[in-house]
Amino acid sequence: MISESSRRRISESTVRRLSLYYRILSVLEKENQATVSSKELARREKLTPAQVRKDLSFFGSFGTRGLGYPVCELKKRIGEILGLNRTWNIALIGVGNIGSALVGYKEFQRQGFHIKLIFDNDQRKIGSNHKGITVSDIKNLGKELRENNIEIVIVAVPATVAQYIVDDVVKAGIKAILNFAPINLKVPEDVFLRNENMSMELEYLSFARINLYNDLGTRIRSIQLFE
Amino acid sequence: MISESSRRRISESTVRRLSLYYRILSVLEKENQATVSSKELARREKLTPAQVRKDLSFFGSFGTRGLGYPVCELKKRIGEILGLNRTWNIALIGVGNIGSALVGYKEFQRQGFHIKLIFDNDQRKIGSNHKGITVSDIKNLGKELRENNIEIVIVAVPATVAQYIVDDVVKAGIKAILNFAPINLKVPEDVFLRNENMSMELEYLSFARINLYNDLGTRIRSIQLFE
DNA sequence: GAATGTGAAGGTTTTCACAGCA
DNA sequence: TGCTGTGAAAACCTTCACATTC
Repeated sequence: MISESSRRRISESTVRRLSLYYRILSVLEKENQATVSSKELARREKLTPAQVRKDLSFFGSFGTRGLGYPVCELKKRIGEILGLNRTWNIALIGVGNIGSALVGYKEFQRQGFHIKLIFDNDQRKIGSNHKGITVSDIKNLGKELRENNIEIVIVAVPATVAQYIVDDVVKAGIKAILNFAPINLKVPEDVFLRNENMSMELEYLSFARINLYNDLGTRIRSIQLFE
Repeated sequence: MISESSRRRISESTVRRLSLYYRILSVLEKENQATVSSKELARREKLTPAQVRKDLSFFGSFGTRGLGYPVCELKKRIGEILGLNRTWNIALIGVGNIGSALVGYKEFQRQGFHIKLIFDNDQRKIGSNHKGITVSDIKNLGKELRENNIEIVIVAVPATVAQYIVDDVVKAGIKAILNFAPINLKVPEDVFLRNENMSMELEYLSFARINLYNDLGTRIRSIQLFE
């Protein structure tokens, strides 16, 4: 699936930028723009045109010299690379503050991330309905994950129990986990774990305000790198 | 405030890792551990000991050779560097799914990020109460931000209106914004803008599952870098 | 003319390796 | 002995610059 350019290592930053390109391309597609240049993509993301071209070149030659990239086709290709051209069955564990927000997060659905199961351990929540999904008892985790072909699990439980939950998730054979608990989880080598640390960006802003505000000369490069 | 090591440029990754160290140190402090080695910190974060030492060395010499770093003191110093040794007055705009989740997010409070004001444009929400805070009308944004000494604004509104909101926020003199809307916002040079893109991590997992699952040889370096 | 695709150059970040200190 | 602090080396990522193609 990495294709053409014969197994070059793709850096994490490149993948993250693909997400950004995909979002822009979705907008351009809606605006019925047929093509887009690396220059234009770069302008919108505050990157350099060379960066955009290099990123895309890892996956093949999608553009036309003199013209640019075909919007729809490029969007489709990046979608394939990122796995957004399909539906992912997702289970959410924990319907507290954050969990409930995620159930209703439209961006997930739009990208094919389909929350199919919800779990909690609170008897008051089990059996209740969230956006059409009935909350299951965490006790049945393994069984339900397998029966529903869940491929990705989102963990939104308190930090104190996150490790136990993740252990069970791993036991059920899940290989991709997105964790919202502010804690470092241990998983086996072959499980992909990503963490969404919502404090981190605030901490960065706080750092920036203190250290960089009246001192733009040493303003950290790429403070906006991923936006 | 950058101090000692005479104005070396601090990279974004270093700052992000400081957040991680801070979290670990908080745990160690609670466990009454007096010192910690770079090796131990590295093990917990899946980094190298050299990386940890280099990161810390940018800000001074906190450790003792042969012994390691004093947990409490190091935590305090990193807290100072990140600006967590104080309270930040924060305003939240938008109490939809995500906004409501953020109001109750304990991690923010624990780190001194104090949500003091909440705004919305929905008449049904204005005047209602969220965790003890009354939702204000977005019309009074500028005035209220100034009167309450707000320093950081969190934007959690639909993508379609995010740019207008941010324009008003900037007009009110705010210099630090955290954006949850899945869209690229324009702000002046001197305003710090960070984006929390919750789909991005899921997209990364999706990418990883497709491209790296049966192919660990080319597994992307540092897939766990920030967690 | 306009814009891609890409080796090579340049810059940044990470890791190594070891001197120096408790 | 154990572990920090740090120049130097290695690895990695970004930008340059230009041949190439439409």
